[in-house]
Amino acid sequence: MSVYKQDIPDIIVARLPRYLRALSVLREKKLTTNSRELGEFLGYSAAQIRKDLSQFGEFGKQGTGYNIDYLTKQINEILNLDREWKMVLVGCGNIGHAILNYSGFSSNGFHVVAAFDSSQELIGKKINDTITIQDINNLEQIIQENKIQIAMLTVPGSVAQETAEKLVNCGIKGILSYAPVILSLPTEIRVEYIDPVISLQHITYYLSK
Amino acid sequence: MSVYKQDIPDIIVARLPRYLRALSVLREKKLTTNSRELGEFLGYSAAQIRKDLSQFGEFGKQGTGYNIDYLTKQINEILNLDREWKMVLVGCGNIGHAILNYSGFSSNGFHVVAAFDSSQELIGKKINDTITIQDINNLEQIIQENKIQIAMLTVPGSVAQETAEKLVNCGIKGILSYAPVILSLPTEIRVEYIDPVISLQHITYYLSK
DNA sequence: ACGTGTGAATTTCTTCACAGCC
DNA sequence: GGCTGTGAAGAAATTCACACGT
Repeated sequence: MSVYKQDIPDIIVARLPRYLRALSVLREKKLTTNSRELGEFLGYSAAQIRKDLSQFGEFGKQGTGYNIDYLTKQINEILNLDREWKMVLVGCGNIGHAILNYSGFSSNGFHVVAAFDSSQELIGKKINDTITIQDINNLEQIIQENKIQIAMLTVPGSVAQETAEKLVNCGIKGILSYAPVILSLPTEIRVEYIDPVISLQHITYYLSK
Repeated sequence: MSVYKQDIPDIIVARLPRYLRALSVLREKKLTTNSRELGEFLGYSAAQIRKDLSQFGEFGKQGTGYNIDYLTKQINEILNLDREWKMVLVGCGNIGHAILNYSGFSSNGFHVVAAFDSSQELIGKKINDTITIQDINNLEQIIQENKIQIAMLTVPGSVAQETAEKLVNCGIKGILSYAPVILSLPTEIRVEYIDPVISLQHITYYLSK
């Protein structure tokens, strides 16, 4: 029962990383879980957990549930997390700096191998003893030498679109953008946005004025 | 045709902040737009834009489309953005610091009025000339004096749950959490998560190994 | 002629409920 | 008895298509 990527709705794919988060917490206390427990943990129904997972294979055992290590391994494979991913970071202002100092990426297999900026004041600056900010003109060389597919975009909104286009021209396939701008790129490029203002504006709808 | 909050699906509410982003860009070049143009900009269908907006009122004119300023004002009111919002920030490590130095919140009407940490080394430190990191024990007093409803949670995952509970006990109604942890809180508390690892894991599904 | 607002049709997503296996 | 995987049912979201106002 082989499965093509196009077959699986994105809404299901989007839940898989959350399953991983839940599984890693549950693993601290036990070896096995089930759809009811996972669902309670995440706020989904047990049926939905089972339906989602059944899109990719049969990972559970009747009467027993799911072996946590086994299920984790399977989801990791589905999400292509059974390898390390190299990334570049473009834009070394406040947010860029914070990301370069953040350890949560590398512990999950994501490594920032180079950082870029266009400002002469920043170029050459060493961050965290490991990364030196480079001129943005070196982008293409670094991306292609390291066969990098993912970029984190932390430039100001005013230059986000043009920078994103440059990244795509250099061969980048996926972008995690922190810029408060909707990027217009070829559909085969995968873009995810992190925009705290949008999250806050979503929250305020439910608050009392 | 009055509308109760419960009536509107969250998936529609979640799109409204994006409409605002698009409108602010379009406003730079024109006074009027329509559902087709807005939809192209955001990657939604024209019909969806019209259906979404019709949930809240009749904001357009047949034959003309939408006046951008008027529509912006209406959506701002719907999302309770026609006022300033005060927030507290809890956890002054890397991410907390970056947020305190970031200006994108206040230009959208969100103001961090106090920052907290539990570490004696950070308490008393002044950030950005305006905010002094306070002891987390002052949380309740500050929140209640300023009638604050929103908190940004930037503590390590290991203490996120207990810190969130403390915030709720102090009267916080909405939390924007940067901690890589699923919070378990009363359903009336509105929580949004920013978790870049989850975003990256979503991206890698679509990349070639 | 243009473009909204909206019932109706369609598609997608979620839940139900149960046969089958541990 | 417990719990999965899954067709079928049900609910929700999206798109269609058009009457109607400008």
